[in-house]
Amino acid sequence: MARTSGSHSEITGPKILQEAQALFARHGYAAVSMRQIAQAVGVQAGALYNYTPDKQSLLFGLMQSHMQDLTATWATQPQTGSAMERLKRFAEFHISFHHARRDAVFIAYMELRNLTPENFSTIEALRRRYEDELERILKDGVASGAFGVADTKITAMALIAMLTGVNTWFRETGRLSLAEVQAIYWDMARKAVAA
Amino acid sequence: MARTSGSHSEITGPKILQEAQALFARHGYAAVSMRQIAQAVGVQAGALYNYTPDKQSLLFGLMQSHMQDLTATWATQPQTGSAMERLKRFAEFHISFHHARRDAVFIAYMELRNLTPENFSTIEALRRRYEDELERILKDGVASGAFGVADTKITAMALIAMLTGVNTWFRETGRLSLAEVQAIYWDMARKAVAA
DNA sequence: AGATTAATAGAACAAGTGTTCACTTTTTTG
DNA sequence: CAAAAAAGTGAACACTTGTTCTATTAATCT
Repeated sequence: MARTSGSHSEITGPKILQEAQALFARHGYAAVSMRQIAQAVGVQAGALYNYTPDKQSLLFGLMQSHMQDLTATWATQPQTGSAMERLKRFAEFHISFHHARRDAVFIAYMELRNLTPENFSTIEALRRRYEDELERILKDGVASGAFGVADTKITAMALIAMLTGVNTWFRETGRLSLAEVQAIYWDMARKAVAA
Repeated sequence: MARTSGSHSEITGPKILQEAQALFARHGYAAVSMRQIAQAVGVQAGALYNYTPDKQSLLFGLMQSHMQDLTATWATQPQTGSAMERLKRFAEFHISFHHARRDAVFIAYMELRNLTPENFSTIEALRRRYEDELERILKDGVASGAFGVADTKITAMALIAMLTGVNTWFRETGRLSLAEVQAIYWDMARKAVAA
């Protein structure tokens, strides 16, 4: 038997990505089998290979689209104003963007070691590009005297680690709203780079 | 054939932990087989079961001793002085302790999802205890007026994420020494909690 | 030296792995 | 309505998985 009812081609493709992302985030790439993904989609394992050449491509595809989404979406944000204003925009954007994509973020951070070397390089380059956006803001702020930062590269890494950390504990059902969390983190970030 | 030369009981035990830690950190718990660990130790897979009841216990044991090591070592540090002095001590301790145990730290953060529920609770409790140490300092600093912090719990999480992030990029062969990095991070932390 | 115990080898087990493939069914195209 | 293409099934492939077990060897104890 094959194809029990109706055409699913435009449903199955996205659903595979969606279910794979959820499963990879929850159990880890290595711990998830193609059969588990297939079952979540509602299909047999062999059918997955109509949409992906192999398991590795599934992981890489998810990570690549996430990172591209990140840099592309940041690029749509206004890049005007003082360094202080731009830093505030970056901090708030980073928190809300990452909050809205918990699974993808988790995978992008945890599964780097499961990428082949070439795939790893590609993802790393995208990540670097995003970090450079923040460093650019810090450099401008140092030049204008708005920020007092000893090392812009390291400060960028520190701020990103701090902001990304929100994902590890924030829950929408908790005592604080995301807007409140954004305000608290912006306050810390602003003070940390103060002149 | 068995036991090709000499007695190894007091060598094999620790070596299993050491090799398992290195392999788990590099490839992830799920991606490492008992045979790989055995090979790294120089023994057959069956021999591992003289030292651990199963693979899960191996992971849990590593994570538990790391977390206990963390809280116990922090407890040996002087807890005297102002909140500002204690925060400085915490920041520097956190960076150097975590730097010296990269593999264990990596595992403790990445492999939580591979723990059984009971094991997860145990590790979480240890982690909470350590976070509470930092929050205690922040609370004292707020009470004395030394710190201006909106939410001590969240600030503790933010600082820990920032400090732990050093492990993701710092290399001893890089352009900065660990002491320089500690100074930069302390400067950011100090300013972030400033009144 | 002989007996006991600790440590290990090596084979075996059933279950699960990613991937391929011949075949069937549905949808789309001409 | 027939022919081609797309989508999916289900079995099969060769390996690997964690774990157990028996047999064997080395170290320790009496």
